[in-house]
Amino acid sequence: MNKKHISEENLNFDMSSNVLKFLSEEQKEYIRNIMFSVNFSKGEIIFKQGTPMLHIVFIIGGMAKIYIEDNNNKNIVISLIKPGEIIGGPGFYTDYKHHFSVTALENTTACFIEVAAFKKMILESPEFGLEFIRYRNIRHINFYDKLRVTSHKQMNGRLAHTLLYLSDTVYHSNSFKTTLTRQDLADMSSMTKESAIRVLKSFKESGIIECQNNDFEIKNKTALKNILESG
Amino acid sequence: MNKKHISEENLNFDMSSNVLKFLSEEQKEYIRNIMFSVNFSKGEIIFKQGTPMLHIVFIIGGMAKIYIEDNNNKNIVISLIKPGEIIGGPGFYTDYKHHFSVTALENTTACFIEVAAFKKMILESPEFGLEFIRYRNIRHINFYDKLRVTSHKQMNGRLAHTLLYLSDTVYHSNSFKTTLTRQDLADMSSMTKESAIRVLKSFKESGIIECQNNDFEIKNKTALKNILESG
DNA sequence: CGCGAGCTTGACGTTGTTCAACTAGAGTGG
DNA sequence: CCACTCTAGTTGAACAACGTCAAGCTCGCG
Repeated sequence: MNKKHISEENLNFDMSSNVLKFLSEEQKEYIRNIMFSVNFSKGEIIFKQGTPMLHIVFIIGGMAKIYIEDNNNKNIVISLIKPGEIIGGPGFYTDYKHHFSVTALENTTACFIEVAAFKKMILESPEFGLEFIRYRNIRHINFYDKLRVTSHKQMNGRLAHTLLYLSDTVYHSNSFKTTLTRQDLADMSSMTKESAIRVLKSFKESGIIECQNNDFEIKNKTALKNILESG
Repeated sequence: MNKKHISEENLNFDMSSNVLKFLSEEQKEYIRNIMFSVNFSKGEIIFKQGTPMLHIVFIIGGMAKIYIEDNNNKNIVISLIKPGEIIGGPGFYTDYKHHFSVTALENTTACFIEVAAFKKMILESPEFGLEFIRYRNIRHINFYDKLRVTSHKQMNGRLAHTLLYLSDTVYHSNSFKTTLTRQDLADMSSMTKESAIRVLKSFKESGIIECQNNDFEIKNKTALKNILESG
């Protein structure tokens, strides 16, 4: 993990793609001066559930998974984070703890902004506060969707949900190569690795998807959406 | 449903028990003038998932359930709301829609504040914005807990979670009388009504709880917590 | 060549839902 | 005062969904 300050180009890119874009020029300059970046290798933990939340983090390269760790080794993958996206968990201005862990899925560069600076921005600029509320609320809405799927859909529907999320939200393509393991797919769908494999196989056999190893192709998205709705 | 303005005593009571207490005196006065209250009978819907979110609501009397409605008649009860508590859903400053429904569990009085007024308060006072962020984040943290329980615990653990929530957070007592039906308890625990009944029976038979009709008594809270943790 | 991590498959047992029947109590109307 | 009905609660049996366990596989890497 090597720590460094950010080149200005990178920073401008980042600030235009998340909630930071609502800062004034002066504020951006301030943030620019105090933030720092760290490179993580694939598999490294960016931060760990239960530890103090000292920074708001955002990713400027690579990809990471956000997941809740359960007592008995069962994880729930909540979402994947791509370049430009910010991670400001619900610990902000509450207990200042991380309520989930974040791990790099490939080599990933993360930027760190102290929470105190973030709070300062909100106090200086209530418009920014509103935008941050919007960001938090969108996360919350996504979460409602996840709860609905995990409590009332069965395995086919849950895995369909995961595949559609990967295709529509993460990779923006019907065919994609991923670094996610079968265990990760299972953790995204609230089932065991073995079950995920079996459901993938049944999707393959009915011609809905193609997949070998980590290459996926969705052949029939309509069918997948039907499975999500009905099952 | 009769609509009326709020007596000042009521209002002061309310404002001291939720996020509104962080408003200035002038702001409180402003809110006092524009808010109105409505009485709901047991079973009446206060607002419905999918409809436009025009107001922030809080309860000054009675009790209500917040629940997500699923396509196929399966509901997920997220939480119960008591007097003093505010309901500002994740639709605020995003899509301005209700992402859940709220129904009165007994005769209930609800106060309505226009969302525009709420937004005005945040723009006037960034400290209030921060407090609102805290309120939203606490809701979000509770939600993490719910997701963990529903995805990885089995029926005994899920119903134990519900009973502990009722005892510790809602009624603040080991014995309580509730207006919740068995179906409500099931919807809080992500299972069918029949399963909820069977689990309650098994808890009764092992002496962990007493219950007849709507009177509940938790005899062995430690056992209940162990069930939540282990299964 | 062998080792190890992730992947795959099958057999089996458990968990939880579904369906149908039955019970109890609370109105309601004759 | 007695049927009648309606709703919530309860129980049992059959069945489907899902996890567990154990074994074998594949493929990259030392």
